[in-house]
Order: sequence, then C-alpha cells, then structure tokens
Amino acid sequence: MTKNLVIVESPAKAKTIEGFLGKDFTVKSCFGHVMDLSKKDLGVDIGNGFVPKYIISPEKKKVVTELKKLAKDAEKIWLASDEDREGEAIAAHLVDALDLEEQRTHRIVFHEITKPAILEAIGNPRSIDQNLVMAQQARRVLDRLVGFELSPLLWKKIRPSLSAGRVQSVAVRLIVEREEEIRNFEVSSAFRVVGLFPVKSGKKSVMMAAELNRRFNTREEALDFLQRSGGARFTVEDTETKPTRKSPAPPFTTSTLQQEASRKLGFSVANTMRVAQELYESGKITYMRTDSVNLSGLALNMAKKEITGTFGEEYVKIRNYTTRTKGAQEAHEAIRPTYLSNRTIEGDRSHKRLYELIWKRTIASQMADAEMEKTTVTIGISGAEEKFIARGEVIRFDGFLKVYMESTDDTEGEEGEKALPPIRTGEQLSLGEMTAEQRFTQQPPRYTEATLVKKLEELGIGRPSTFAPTISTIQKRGYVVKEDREGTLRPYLVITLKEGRIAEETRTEKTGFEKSKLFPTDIGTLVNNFLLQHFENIMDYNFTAMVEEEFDEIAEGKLVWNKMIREFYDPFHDQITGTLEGTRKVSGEKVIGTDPKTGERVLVKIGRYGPMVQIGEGEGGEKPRFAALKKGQSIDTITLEEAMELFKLPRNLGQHDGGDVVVATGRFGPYVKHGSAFYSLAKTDDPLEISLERAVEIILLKEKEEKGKIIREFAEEPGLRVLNGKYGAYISFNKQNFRIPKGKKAEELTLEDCRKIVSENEPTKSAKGKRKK
DNA sequence: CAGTGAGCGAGCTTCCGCTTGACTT
Repeated sequence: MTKNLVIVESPAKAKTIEGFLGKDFTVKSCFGHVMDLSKKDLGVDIGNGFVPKYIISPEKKKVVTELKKLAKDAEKIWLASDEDREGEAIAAHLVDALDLEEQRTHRIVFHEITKPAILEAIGNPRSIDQNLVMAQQARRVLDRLVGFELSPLLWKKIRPSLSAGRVQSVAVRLIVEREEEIRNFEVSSAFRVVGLFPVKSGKKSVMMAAELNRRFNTREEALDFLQRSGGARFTVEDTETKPTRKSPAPPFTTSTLQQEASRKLGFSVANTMRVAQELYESGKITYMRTDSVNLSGLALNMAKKEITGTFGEEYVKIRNYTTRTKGAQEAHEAIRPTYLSNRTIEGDRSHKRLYELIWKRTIASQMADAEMEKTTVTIGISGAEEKFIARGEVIRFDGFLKVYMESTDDTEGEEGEKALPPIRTGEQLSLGEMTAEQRFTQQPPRYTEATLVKKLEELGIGRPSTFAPTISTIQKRGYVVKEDREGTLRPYLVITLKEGRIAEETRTEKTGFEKSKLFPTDIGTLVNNFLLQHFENIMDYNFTAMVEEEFDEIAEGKLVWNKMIREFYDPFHDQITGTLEGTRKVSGEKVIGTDPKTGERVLVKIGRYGPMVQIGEGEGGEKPRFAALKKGQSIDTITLEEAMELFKLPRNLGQHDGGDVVVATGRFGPYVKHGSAFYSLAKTDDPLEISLERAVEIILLKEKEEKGKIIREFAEEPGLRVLNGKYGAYISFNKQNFRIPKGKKAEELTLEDCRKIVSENEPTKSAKGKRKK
C-alpha cells in the first residue's frame, strides 16, 4: 500500500522521479492517453451537442486496471501529465477511468525533470482546468469529424482505403504543389565572370579571385566583355574591412533535431526518432518530443562548467532562447544530454553520432558569438563601368564555431570564404585569367522528409509526436514516394581569357540529381486536386492556425467548445453531401493522342490497380488494350511515345532449360517468367532492353538463394520443409508456417518431429490473415 | 505475390496526439 500515487505519461520519467521523491511516493506511468473516441463508428453524437463517445483504449485496459488498483489504496493521487492541452485531457481521462474522487486528487505540472522542479510542483497542486480539457476535446472531435467524413468520401469517389485529414492532406498538398512549381519552372542562364589576379602575400604569390558585379545574359555580351578586357588596366579602388558576428543556433527541438540529423547524418525522420527514443530510455538525453528551446537552470550550470573547463571562460555565454514556433506548447525542455560532462557515449554508431550531435548543439548554444572580419576589395577596370569584387573573411575569435556549425538545406551554397591577401587602395593589378561561365537558374528544391517537417512546423501543422508518423502515413497511403532520381547531363559554355587569347569550351555538368526526395504519385495528385476543388477551406495552409486560435479561446473560457464545432460542422457537412451527390467518380482520365497504327484514341487514367494507359475505348467491338505505367512515370507527364513503348511487353526472350523465358510487367513490377515461376527484375534492369543472358542470370541467382533458405526437406513429404527466414528458422507446410518449439534445433528435426509440430500447433498468423480477421 | 482494367455486393478501410513494447516468416 502506498501513501502517494504519482502518475506521469512516460515510464522513463516515472523511474527518474521516483528517485527524487522517497519511499512515501509510488510513481507510475499511464503511457499517454488512456481514453479515446470509439473507433467503431464516428464516436461523436452529432445530434446531441457533439457529445464524444469515449472508451478506454483497448491497448490501455491493462494499465488502467493496474493504476485503478493502486489508486484505490492511496491516500493521495497526483496527476502529473504534461502541462499542455493533451496533458490536461489525459489527467481528466484518468479521473474518469480510475474513478478518482476530487478530494484525493491533485493536478501538478513541471517543465523539467529536476528534484527542485518536482518538489515545487508537489507543493503547488491545483485542480484540473476544465476549459483546457474542452479545448482538447474540440481539437479531438474536429479531427475525427474531418477525417471520418472525408475519408469515406474518397472511398466512394476515388478508391477504397484512402484517407484524408487536417494534417496529412496539407502535407501532401505541399509536395504536389512543389512538383507543379518544378514542372512549370523555366530555366534561364547567365554568364558569371570571375577574374584571377596574382597578388604578393609575403614571399609567395597567390591568386585572388574576384567576381564581376554583373552577369551577362548572352554569350555575345560575355565574349564582348572579355575581348574588351584584354588590354584593360585593373586598379584597386577600395578596400573595406568590417567586423561581423555569428550567433549559435538554439538547442534542439524535435523538428530541428530531425532536420540536422537528416542533413549531417543522413538519417530518415523515423530513424532519428527511434535512436533518440533509445537514448532517452537509457537515460542519456532528455525527452525527445518537444517544441521548446528552453534549458533548465541545472543544464545551464552544467554547460557553463563544461565550456569553462574545456575551452576557457571567454567561450561561455549563457543565453535564454525563446520559441518562435506557431502553437508551441512547451511542456518539456529542449532536447539535451542528461549529463553535459559526457561528451560521448558507449553504444552503436548511430547512437553515438546522434548523441554527439545533441551534445555539440547544446554546448554551442551556450557559447560566445564567433567574431569575424569581412573584407571587400573593389577592382576598377579601365574603359568599363563594371567592377570586380573580391570578398574575404577572417575569423578573429571562433567562439561557438569551435564546436558546432549548423548546416543549410541548399547544397549549392557558397564555399567558405577565405582570407584575402594584404592589398592597398590604388594598387595596380595584372590579370592572370578571366573566365565567363554559363550558370543556370535553379528550380525550387523538392522536399526531403526533414524539410517537409520544417515547413509543417512553420505553418503550425502537426506536433512533435506526429511529425514522423505523418510522414510515414502519406507514404503508406501511396500519396508520396521517397525516391532517388538519376540526373541528366547538361552542357554549358566556358569562355576563358588568358595571356591575351580567348578560348571557348563546352563542358558538361550533372543536373536534376535527387537523393531521398519526396515525389507525389498520381493517386496523391488526384486526391489532392479533388480535395482542393471541393474542400479548399480544409486544405488551406492557414486552416490549422485558424482553428488553433479558436481552441485558445475555448481554453481561456471565452468560447464554448461545441458551439465552435457546430459552426464548423454544419457548412462542412453540407460540402460533404454536396460533393457526394454532385460529382461522379474521378480517375484523372485524359486523352494524350492517337495510336499511329490504328488511329484509336490513347488515354491515361488511374485504374483499379494504379496508373495505366489504354488504347481504344471499346467502340466498334474492338476490345481496348491496357498497360500499367512504369515506376517513376506519371499520367501528368507521360508522352504518347513513352506510352506506346509500354505495349511492347510481354517479350519472349528465347529458350532456357527447355522453356520460354518471357519478360513482362505485373502487379509488383517487371518480372521474368520461366515455366510456372516468376522472378522479379532488379531496379537497374529495363524490361524493354533486358537480354536473355541477363534474364537467365536472374533465374539462376534466385534458385541459388532459394536453396540457401532450405534447412531440411523430405522426399516423402514435398510440401513440408524447414526454412530459414528473417526471424530465424520455421517450418513451412503447404503454405502455412509453424514456429519451432524452444529447445529444438532446426537442423536436427526429423520428418516425424515436423509432422508432430504441424499437427499439434496452430499455424502462425500472417499479416494478411490478421487483416482478414 | 504476378500477366488484371465488366459489374454487383458484402465487409472493410479512415482522423490526430499522447505513450511504448509485442510481433513478425
């Protein structure tokens, strides 16, 4: 029996706090929300003031039973869920689910997990803020209404199992619209002129690079300028030196951690969160789902000590950062190492790397500004208006740069500027070399997972706990794919002036190369355009910000929650019924040309199984012909020529081992068929180009791989085999799988053993079987 | 796991935000 029961959200937090509080306190975790709207139906009684139908979440029943038992015997119950809208609702749901009486129940909050903060919280309990709870309820009900009315509309009008929601649909919109911008982008080019001037620096002679303050639009203008420069004199007209400073970035939040881990370590958003979760659970870092840039007083003291000890006192500058993120709730600290004296940790490579990133960012945030000196040299050209400008930078005091430099998203950033050689106004310079290089304007960048999170956060859409799941949802639904794209080679012109002679040369560079970027799929584009056409309000980038304002008013007691919902819902529901009755099924169908052979119309659309091309429409008794689009192709951009190519499959490549080898494209992409067996092609194989030799190679490789999987097989019973799978050995019997009992060695199983296991055990459920149930 | 693209109908899918394990072939 315990005197005091404290309930927090996270089990790792519970463990830490228990250590602060002594033997009269038992600290338990409720693992987040314990109640939610029923999932069987809408879960909201629309006709009756939107009364929510809350149930104890099925996966939380066990926790609730256990907490209820502990609460029954406790003198006091302290609800210590997070201090934000969701946390307040969790506390209210706990009161409900555990049948807590008011006089025994206290609500406490703290922003940092330190002993003084906890003790202060215990000393200042309050009651549950019902206004805040109602604000959460409004948020929850709104999301349910939007999600559970829009999604079924998509099932009817586009395809089953699709989904839409306040957050995910806007995330998809960002990606679709960025792709449109890229498609409509018109590349232009201009000539950038750089002069190299030999200058004495001590005893050595170095080349000083300076860029012309004007770019030329055409080759002729650039050529003309270089010709005129052949006999020109170059004079230093001005040198200017200015001190500048650079400040460190604030400590990590969830979103900035995801961005930097992506840029610096190449981690996906999901991977970053998995590793961070493990660091948190092992006590190495503070909580990883936060929107706060605040550090506790304890952390600041540790930082001061660590920086002083390692770099010296002049490197310390304690700073208070304030968040600028829309809708931030700041229930936690920023993400930081628990102990700043640990510069590194034991563990595998990804844990070490992420930890060190967090350490550096935290430490740097409390360090002095870097102090620089920027020098600008202006060089005049006799007989020309234009000037050459050389820029240099010297670091006078490195400050935080000793530890950490934030990276930027654009890859084509300026190279780090170096110091300029000593130079005086009035000095005459000779020209070493001058080049005019054709440069192209850059299309807008595609989103990565991390830059999409950044954009969502800027718009105030989504929360630290949902960024990673949202990114994975829009990929799982097939709205968006994360892919690499091969670049193409692009020629560009370089004109050089050296020793009075002009030379022209064409070089090539790679352009359009993409790595792990988000691309919209055809279905993603179709769903987006459909929603945009009929639900512009929900798809508005400001929709979340606008409803958040109303949630705030509810939290302040200025607005009644179900009145707000009523005002949203009535027109929204009219939109739903209007669209349901007023539109037909959409498939994105459009004609892209006519078949040069038959003159039939060729059209593209999204069919039952995805994007496809169709020749003819079944008029005049002719059956239409169909072909699925290849990966990376889109009904928006495919040309007639590319579409006709797709009808060259299936191809018969020839004979192997007494059977035809046929290549075609199926449900799961391109494959080779030999006899009754199918073999998938590798990503690098093109089904239209592949040779018989390569196809046979694929067949033999797969056969070899299959053999490697077999641990045991029995001549008497061909359907029964012991196989080696991803999760270890298992028994396969007529397409059903069985676990091998503990203590038995797979290699030593006899036919009798296997038959016994099969007859006495239930087969394991496959993911498919589960879904059917 | 595989080469489809008629139409019908039963039964299913779906949201956002809090939290971690259980489980997989």
